[in-house]
Amino acid sequence: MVAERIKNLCQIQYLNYFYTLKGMGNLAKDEKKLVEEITSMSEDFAQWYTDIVKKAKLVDYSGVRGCMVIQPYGYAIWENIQKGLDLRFKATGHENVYMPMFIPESLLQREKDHVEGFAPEVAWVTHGGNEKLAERLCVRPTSETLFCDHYSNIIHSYRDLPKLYNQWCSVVRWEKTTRPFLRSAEFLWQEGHTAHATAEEAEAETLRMLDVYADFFENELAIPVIKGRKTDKEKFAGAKATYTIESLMHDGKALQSGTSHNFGDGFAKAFGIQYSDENNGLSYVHQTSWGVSTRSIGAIIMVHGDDAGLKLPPRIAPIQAVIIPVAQHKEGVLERANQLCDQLSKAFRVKLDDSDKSPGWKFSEYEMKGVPLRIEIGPKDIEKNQAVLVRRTTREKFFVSLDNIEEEVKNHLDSIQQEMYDAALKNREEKTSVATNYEEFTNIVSEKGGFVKAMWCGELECEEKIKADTSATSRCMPFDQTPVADTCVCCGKPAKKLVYWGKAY
RNA sequence: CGAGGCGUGGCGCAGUUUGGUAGCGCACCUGGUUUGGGACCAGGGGGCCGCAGGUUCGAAUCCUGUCGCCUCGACCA
Repeated sequence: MVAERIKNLCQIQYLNYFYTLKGMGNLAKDEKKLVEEITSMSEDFAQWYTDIVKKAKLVDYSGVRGCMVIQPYGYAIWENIQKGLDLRFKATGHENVYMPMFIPESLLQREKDHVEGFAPEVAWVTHGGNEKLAERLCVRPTSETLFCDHYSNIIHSYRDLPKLYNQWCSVVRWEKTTRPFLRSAEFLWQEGHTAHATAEEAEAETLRMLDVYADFFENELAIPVIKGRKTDKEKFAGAKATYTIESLMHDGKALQSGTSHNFGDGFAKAFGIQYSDENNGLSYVHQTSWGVSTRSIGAIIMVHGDDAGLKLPPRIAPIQAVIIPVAQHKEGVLERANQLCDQLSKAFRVKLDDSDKSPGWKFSEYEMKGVPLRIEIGPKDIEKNQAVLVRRTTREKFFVSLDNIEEEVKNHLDSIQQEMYDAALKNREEKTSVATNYEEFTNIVSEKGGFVKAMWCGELECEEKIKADTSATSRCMPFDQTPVADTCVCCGKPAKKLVYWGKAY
């Protein structure tokens, strides 16, 4: 069928005397169109985000409040994120499991802080068919209670430890306001849940998984992150300590991109997860949990995107290179393009677009979809045994020989990945400030935005005052605690911690 | 969830104030001409006016509820 189509296209051949003239004459108009398609970032960041999500066909809105349809292109990104993370989980000894999506109310209420944290935003199932349930079931907002219940059944001896489980699933939280990927009523994620013999092991696991997340975000998603610990105010409901990776979006707002919690033995005591140790004594396990969600797709959009649309890091892009044949009706063009596609498909995720849209249309379309590398091939190229590579990041053109195109594509994809990370890091650094007094602090938050590094006395009152005055929150206490002053930026008392502050999604 | 704005073919909009049976541009389909940055000509198809009630002889238009989007706040991965 493909061969037949190519044959038909090749029968139609025309001479175009206005080739050059037409191309040049249309330039001004076309460039205007390019800008008009998507709302510009600087004009309206929120609208820009919505435009991209819709126009790149990542999601569609659904009939259910706060819930989104993840379309094939968006889901393909998620699948690549899953692959990258799952590989790392397996490499660190974790196994995948699946828990029920319903939690009996009595189970949810077993741990006090946990239920207080989540109860306001859970969805309840009250009926089965027409019959009212004896005990209502909540749709999981997170699965700690289910894992704990299960662990209490299967952990008896120190020989059963550690348990290193992970689950890929969706969870439901009845959020007040929702936005695709950033906050939806139902979202996809993975949640790791582990049980360990000692507090030290649990702490090591918590930090190890934070490192796994940081490595994944920086090396695969090309998003630089700040690793640190959450303040008590911001930590997970029921956790002893919450660690986080925080990233900075293009508009200067922070995004909590992944969290890793150390539960100590709090859940174990609430759920009775005990084991016999080497000395036949009875001990409680120490637990962790950690998660990354489809929110990471929102981070990719807002860290890398520009006014032309999405910009995907090569390592997770569903299409790494798109081949666009030029003058595809001409003898041999499609054959050569197909041949090139077959050749490159062995090493890369490649798409050949042989639809009858004009090349210019395709250029813009795949830029909008964030494809890192475009490969143009037309009659002139075939004559010279070359192809044109165009980088999504810079739009720079490279004429490369078809003889070593695989190597060229590989080199470009690698350097685009690096270039995107460097650009994101540069942006974050430009939007990171230091404040040593309160006036300076409030001015930076309201005018410049971004991360503000400032000292903190450790008191909840100051955290709350800062939030009330500026709407900025403590994002994390970074592992790098090099102080920037001696006194709390808010109250002036002696400082205990360096904190990254910022407005957050 | 509180305050404000918005919802009309796939997308962007006009029409709503003053009720009279829906229109424009782009997209789409067919044919032809084109093709190196969002092509052109001709013809054609497509609308429960977000959804559900109500008022009325008659509702895109007035009323009530609901769903969704945007902004600010509160809440949060």
